[in-house]
Amino acid sequence: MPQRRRQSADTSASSASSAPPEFAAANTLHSAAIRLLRAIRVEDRASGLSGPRLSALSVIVFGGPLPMAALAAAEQVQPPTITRLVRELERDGLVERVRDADDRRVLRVRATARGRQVMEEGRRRRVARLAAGLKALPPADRKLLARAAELIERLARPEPPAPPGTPP
Amino acid sequence: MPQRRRQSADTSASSASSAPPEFAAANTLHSAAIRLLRAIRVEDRASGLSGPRLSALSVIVFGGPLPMAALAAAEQVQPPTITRLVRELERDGLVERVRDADDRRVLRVRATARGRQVMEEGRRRRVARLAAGLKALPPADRKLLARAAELIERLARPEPPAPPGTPP
DNA sequence: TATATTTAGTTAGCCTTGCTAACTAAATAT
DNA sequence: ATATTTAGTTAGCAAGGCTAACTAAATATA
Repeated sequence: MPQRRRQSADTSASSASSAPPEFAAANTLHSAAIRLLRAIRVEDRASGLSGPRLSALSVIVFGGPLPMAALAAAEQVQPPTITRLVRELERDGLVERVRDADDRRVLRVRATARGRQVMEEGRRRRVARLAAGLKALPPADRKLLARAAELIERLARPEPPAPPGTPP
Repeated sequence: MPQRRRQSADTSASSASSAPPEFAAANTLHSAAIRLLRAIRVEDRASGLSGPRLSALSVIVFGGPLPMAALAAAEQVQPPTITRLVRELERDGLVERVRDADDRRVLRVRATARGRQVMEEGRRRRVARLAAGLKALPPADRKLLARAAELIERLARPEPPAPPGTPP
């Protein structure tokens, strides 16, 4: 990890005083999401794949055949990391690389039938664990969670909320 | 990663037919949480810490002084991994290890002032990005998300939903 | 009490995952 | 026709993951 240095003053505990109203929600939502994924991540052991491989595989399965660079961007890693990751997934028969006909520099990665199967089994296990928890809730709460999930999806989907100073 | 082999039959696409009602909610919630954290993770670069270090540090900050083994369990890694991670965090002045007085085998890890500061700045950046997205929502939706977050916290908090066959 | 077992953590040594720098090859601009 | 840009790879290093084997403290047992 490159050593980037920080300097800052604010050492105070998180003051609930002057924070805008959306911060409280953001805060709770943030830690809720972390805890949620942490809790269901234990199911991933059963897939026989490491975290990075499983994550890349699911992007490939859902995202259709996509170029190496797009995969690297999605996984927030540098190209060489993806080169190797995909090589290994290919060696294991989970994905294939196909040369793009229009632009012969790009390689599109797509999942094999087996890759799709492995990934969906994994997702099924995760979701099943989560569903087990939801089953205990009253239907009203489940409904609320479902609506919230839609909102979050739409929030996180198209692009990250533009960092301050981005021209429209 | 140890190579654990899977065998399974169900190759069919996810059939929406016979799935219990909680599965739909679980499904959406699952991918929403993934997308959410993926989107705000970009802020972590600014901390100068890698993902694993930042994650361990936040468990230490929030979880108070806690034994190496507890940290390993929380991070879902093996003890040797934590030994090294903590050694490096300590070298960087972010945490300290203190020998427990009662049981002199255990080492409790706690954050230094600087560790706490680095971690909280990081969290602030993440939450700020999320809050920026929330600000665009109508207050009713924000309210709904806040309530949902509470539910999720309670769901994921105490322990993972017991795996099938666990005696009460 | 003395010995055996269990528990907490570390060390050694191996792969995997991340990076940057430097390269090849195709597409595009000059 | 040449120069630049873009997509991906290779090489080589640091960090993060593991298992196996160890030390030391606590606890159980003979």
